[in-house]
Amino acid sequence: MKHTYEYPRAALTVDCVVFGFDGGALQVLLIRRGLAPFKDHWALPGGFVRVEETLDDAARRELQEETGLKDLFLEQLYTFGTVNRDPRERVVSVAYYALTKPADHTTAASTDAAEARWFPVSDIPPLAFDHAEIFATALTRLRGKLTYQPIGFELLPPKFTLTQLQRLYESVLGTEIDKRNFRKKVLSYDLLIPLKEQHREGPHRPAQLFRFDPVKYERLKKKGFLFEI
Amino acid sequence: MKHTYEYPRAALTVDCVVFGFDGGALQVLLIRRGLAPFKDHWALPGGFVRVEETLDDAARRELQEETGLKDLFLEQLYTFGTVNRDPRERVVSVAYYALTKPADHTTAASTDAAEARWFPVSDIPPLAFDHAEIFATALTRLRGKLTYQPIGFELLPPKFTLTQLQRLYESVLGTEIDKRNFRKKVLSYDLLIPLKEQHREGPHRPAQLFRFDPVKYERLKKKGFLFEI
DNA sequence: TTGACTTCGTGTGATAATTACACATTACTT
DNA sequence: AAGTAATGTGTAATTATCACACGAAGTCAA
Repeated sequence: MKHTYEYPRAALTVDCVVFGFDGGALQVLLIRRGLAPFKDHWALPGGFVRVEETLDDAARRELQEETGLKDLFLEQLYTFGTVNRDPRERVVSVAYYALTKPADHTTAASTDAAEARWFPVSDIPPLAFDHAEIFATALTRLRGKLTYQPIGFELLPPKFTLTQLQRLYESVLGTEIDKRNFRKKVLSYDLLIPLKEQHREGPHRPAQLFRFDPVKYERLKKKGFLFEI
Repeated sequence: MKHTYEYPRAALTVDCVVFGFDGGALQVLLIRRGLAPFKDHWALPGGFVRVEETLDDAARRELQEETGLKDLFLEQLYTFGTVNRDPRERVVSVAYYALTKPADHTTAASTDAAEARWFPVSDIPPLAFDHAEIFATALTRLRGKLTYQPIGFELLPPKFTLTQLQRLYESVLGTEIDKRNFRKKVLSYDLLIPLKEQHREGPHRPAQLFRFDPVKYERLKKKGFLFEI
């Protein structure tokens, strides 16, 4: 069935920059393209927006189809619309970035068709289309957001230690942070709830586990509160 | 001439939230629609993206066509893609926000077809489509950006007094700021160049005129500097 | 010319936030 | 029991923020 319009129209796609954190380095999820153009190149997961679905829905659907991931933090990033970004025809892409918790990482590997793989953000392969630019934009956004919004918790398991949280900030921002000052600051907001459990690992003192209190944060956010690190 | 595709496609538009500052209150530029749907309603300037122009180009072109404004600060805001935001068919809109200097305001009035008018942001009429949501998003973005980037200068004439600058911040952010602390802070960055001229107006002491140094700011920005108020 | 009026331009002390920095604690291992 | 490795904690120095008042410079009118 054909669809005809008075004027030519751009095709509309979504592309997703999916970040993960393995405890050591920030990672990004890429898929290997099975079709031309850029066949066998690595690319961001994404695809065409259907005419009866919202942009957010399209991003979530494509993510699930291509990587198996669902129910993750997803936020619109920027819309890329240079004229020749796709060699076939005019394609405008609404880019998203997403954050995954470690439990989801294995799910992402066990996907259907296309090969999907995590790459450390400091060492990614050449990407198809203008995906390198989209990725760079996403990384800049993530770094910016992390300093004033508590989105880091979307990259950690629900129960985490303060050391894990600090490593995350250090990895993403590329800085070293003083342990005592970091703890003083994040605990001062009273948004981390200490659990009865501890994290045992290796021949040393176990660490206190915490969880983030999103309800309390939403209340504070309405009053203009910023989660600054 | 007709254009035919395998799958149905959304139409792609741009919409612009144009801000201005008249010395007293923050203003937004609206146009009155001449055609259905929402005939005679106020709306954001905007229109369809042509298949051979970038999104930024489309936004600038539509702004000039509908309001006569050109060469202004323009930045992508967000892409609005709910399914029924336009009653005719699926339309996805890439929204922009723009900042104008007072000298441009008259130009905006002397436009061609549609009526264009400035409204104080605190008192805007009902808007067509989901333009109220787009406007609200733009205002939130402007307020956020103003506190850490020197975009306020895009709303002032090239030569301005510190009092004008302070009034701008107070109007946009809706707060009162202490004069001495404000001056201390903005001058501490050493990005405002005092001119040999003074601003004379009314029966009182004239005020020192300044201009913003964008070159020096760009240098600092590269090193991670934030213009915080 | 003098006094009234209006906005411009400036400094200091009190309080709060940030930074730099070191060692005892607690578990596991051998 | 001794060794190892990461956890958890406090204080002093520095820096930034906040609150606050008055003389200076111009116009205008009596």
